[in-house]
Amino acid sequence: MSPKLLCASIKRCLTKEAVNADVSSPEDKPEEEFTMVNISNYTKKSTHHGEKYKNRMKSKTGLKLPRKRVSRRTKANDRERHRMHCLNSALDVLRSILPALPHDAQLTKIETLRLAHNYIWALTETLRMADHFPDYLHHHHHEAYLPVSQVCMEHMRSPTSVSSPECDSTSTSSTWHGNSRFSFCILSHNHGSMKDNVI
DNA sequence: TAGGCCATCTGGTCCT
DNA sequence: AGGACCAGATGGCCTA
Repeated sequence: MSPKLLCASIKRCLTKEAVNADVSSPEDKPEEEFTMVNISNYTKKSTHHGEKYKNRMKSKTGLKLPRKRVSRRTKANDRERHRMHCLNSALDVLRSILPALPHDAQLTKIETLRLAHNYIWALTETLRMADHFPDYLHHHHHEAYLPVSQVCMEHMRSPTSVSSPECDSTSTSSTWHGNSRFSFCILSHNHGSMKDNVI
């Protein structure tokens, strides 16, 4: 998945058409009509969270609510649900273009954002190093200790084949910190300031 | 069983 | 007025 596609996906999510695409529009009834809420369309998405919200409004208030208000709230809930699904889709796209963590479950949302931040920073460093030392990569290609730029180059070449968290830190300049779920690639070789940029 | 993560609902606020 | 966005609350699932 290319960054272009990521942008397109986000843009799509930002359009009104997308937001309203699958929003149901229950008929508005006159204000004076009241109803006990049966929020059945809360469950229209097939998630494991479905059933529990079925009668939430009813049980919370125990009162009859104006049907028009219920309709507005229901539509707002649909939009909000759709908005969050959009957000999650964008996160999935983001996950797909980040280096995969080996033998690990899907990144959580916060992990995804942090890794993306670090990854972008590392790639930026790569470009900066390439600009400043154009010959360096060529001459030092086979050294055991690789500069951050080269590690990033490796990542760029094969985004899905990253060193394991338990990887020998002497073989590359990548350091994996903490347990596997928090094994963000902290590229720190020769760059003390680098950690300042890691969330 | 506690804590982390998540999806969903909800009401408030801002914007068009 | 209605939609988008946000943050708080709630409750289910999963794992250590």
